[in-house]
Amino acid sequence: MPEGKSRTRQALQPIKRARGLTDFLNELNEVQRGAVTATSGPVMVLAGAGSGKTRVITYRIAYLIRNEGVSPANILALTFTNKAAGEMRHRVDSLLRHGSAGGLWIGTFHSIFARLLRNYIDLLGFSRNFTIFDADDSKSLIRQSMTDLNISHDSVPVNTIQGIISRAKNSFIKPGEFQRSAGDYNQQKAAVIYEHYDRKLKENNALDFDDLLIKPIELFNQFPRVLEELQDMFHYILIDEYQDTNRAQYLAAKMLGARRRNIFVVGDDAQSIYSWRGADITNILNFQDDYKEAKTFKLIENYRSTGNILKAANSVISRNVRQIRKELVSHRNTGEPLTLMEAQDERREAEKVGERINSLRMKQGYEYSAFAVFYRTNAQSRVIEDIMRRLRIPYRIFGSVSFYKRKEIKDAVAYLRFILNDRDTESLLRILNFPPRKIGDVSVARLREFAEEKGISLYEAIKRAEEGGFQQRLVNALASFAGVIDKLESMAETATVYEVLSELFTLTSIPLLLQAENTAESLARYENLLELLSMARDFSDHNPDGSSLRDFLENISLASNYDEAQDSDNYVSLMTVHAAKGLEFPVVFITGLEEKLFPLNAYEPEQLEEERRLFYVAMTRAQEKIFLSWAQTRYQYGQPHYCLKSMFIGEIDASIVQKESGAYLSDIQAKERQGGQPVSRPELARRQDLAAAPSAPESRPKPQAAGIRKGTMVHHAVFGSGTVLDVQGTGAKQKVRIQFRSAGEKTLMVQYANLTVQR
DNA sequence: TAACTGCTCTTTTTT
DNA sequence: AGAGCAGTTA
Repeated sequence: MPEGKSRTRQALQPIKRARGLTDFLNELNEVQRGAVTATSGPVMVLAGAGSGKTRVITYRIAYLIRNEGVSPANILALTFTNKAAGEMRHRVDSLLRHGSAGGLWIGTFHSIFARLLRNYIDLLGFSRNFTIFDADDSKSLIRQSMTDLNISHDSVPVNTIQGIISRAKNSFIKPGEFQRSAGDYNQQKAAVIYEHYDRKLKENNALDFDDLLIKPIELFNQFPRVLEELQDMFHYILIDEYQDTNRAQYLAAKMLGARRRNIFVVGDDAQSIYSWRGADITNILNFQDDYKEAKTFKLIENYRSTGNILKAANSVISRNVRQIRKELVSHRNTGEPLTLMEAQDERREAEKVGERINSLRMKQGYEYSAFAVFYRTNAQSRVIEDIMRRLRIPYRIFGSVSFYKRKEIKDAVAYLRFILNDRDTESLLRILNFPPRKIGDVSVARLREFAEEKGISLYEAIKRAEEGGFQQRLVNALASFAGVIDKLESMAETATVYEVLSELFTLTSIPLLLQAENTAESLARYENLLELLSMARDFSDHNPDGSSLRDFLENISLASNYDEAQDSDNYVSLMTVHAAKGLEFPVVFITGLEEKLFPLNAYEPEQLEEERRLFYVAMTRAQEKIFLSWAQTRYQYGQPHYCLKSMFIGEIDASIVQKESGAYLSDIQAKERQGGQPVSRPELARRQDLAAAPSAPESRPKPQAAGIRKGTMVHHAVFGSGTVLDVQGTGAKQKVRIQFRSAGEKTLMVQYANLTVQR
């Protein structure tokens, strides 16, 4: 690229620069540097966990701007989270002189595409003030559609329908087409609902999350001029977490980059954990087929974790068939072995985690913030939370209910949305009788009929309620509501978001009502509204211009609960493994390592591979220590369940896993192989470890019949002690009939019962 | 209109 | 066990 231009640029740089040109590249290893400087043509970077992925993207952007003289406005960088986008922008900014990154297009797929759509969406028959429906909004519209169509909510679950519609949208199947191809009952129902739902969206002048991704493609197909315009704008496209792109994201990026083919993707197939949301791992696996001339860089130097942690992670992930082979290499010392903790139930498991946290703090001086506790499902957090509280360990749960999903916030936001887009019936229905104005369901239904008859919008019908011959009391209530809205609408044209929101609170008295209720809960809600108000003030201070309400709302719609900046407080982090992606902690606890929990119900080999990648993600978050834990019994859906140790434990190189006793799994295995000695109870427990620790990748944990035969005294975690009456069958299906001392006679599957032999 | 009750369902959820 | 929802009752 233009040498001269870059020289000119440099000449213009002030003499005192934070870093010189050479320093800048010297901060990278050789492969990273290659990836940063290969600026023309398609490039794929396979970035293993902790290998400096963000560094490569940000340096590349800085390099393009600083060394190749590319204008920031010609660079498009797409991420999946606001947090990643924010961090990227921040880092680019500090690599360049502050402020010179202005004009860069950095953002999530959704926010960037929303921004583009604001400019062109009228071509598709929406207006620019469209509302963005989040997953909840769209679910409620689907529910509404089902009611309209007289489809009972329990014959087909809303969640299922939402999933089917989302998948159809992301495969670019239109409602009509989908109706023709619909197979089973659910699909047929979904097809009808889909058609209705999509029409409703348009009536509401609203787009759902899927639309934000697929509408641009529709736009590009129907209006090639638009595409060309954008292709001329984005000379360089960079995509983070490429393994998580779905079909629409893949296609949109491909179209945008088609002219110049300067497409740069970074990702790690081993960390693809969102296939259930439509992410398509083949996008990254086939990048080379899509772009034959692509250069590939593999970043495998890991700066985060100890050698043992990587050894463990490598040995696990190597069992996946569908992957691009790579082994992470540690730049740290070997470190300590991993620790396997076994508990009798989930409470005890949580206690062990808590106790371990305390002892590591005392003995090794770790801060609370050094610890993270991961679990596979949110339901597991409750017990852990209880125990942390009891042990007085400060903690924070990530990914609990998002601020913006709280009822009071959604209500206030619904007003703002409606003020901006008075076709947004979803929001209207939310606020029409909130705060209570004696406008009940029956009245709403009549109003909708009235609107239908006249062929007008619901809000129009409200304003013209007098013509409908409704009760005077209702007409008055509606008029006062419309008065509030009109006032705010006209105010919104000139006033700031903050002013509009304050006025809204004054006119509707929502905060006052909550305050008056004076319960702990209502006061918390009151606080939340004040928080929203101060956010609005903050926003207004930074965006004094006219379109600020729209931008404010867009930020809210596209915000998530994982975006919250980590404050500096000292606490233990609790989160699902999914939420942990991209983070790192000195000490990591991976809990609930049991069959059917982690891996969670993996029926297909592909699903098992994804679970394994998830486990891989969990392990590679750790810098220094990993604790793996499982419980022999666990309450699930209110029922006690016997658990079997996760197969993943056995997939880790046994020579680097220690039990709490200090014994290495590999030693236990070796001793087992010699055999012969009388079996003690702890020894038997060890043998069970062995049974679940296959040496070959393909083998599954199976028969645990070791030492169990007729007459054996056994112990069961829940039923207590008993005598084996009978053993039926072999292998995975082996059952035993046991006479328990206090629990009576039971027949149990050996593989699930987790029996220990008593002497 | 709102409070109550019984029924169903339950993974993960970057936007 | 707990949430969310639909239908029922005060």
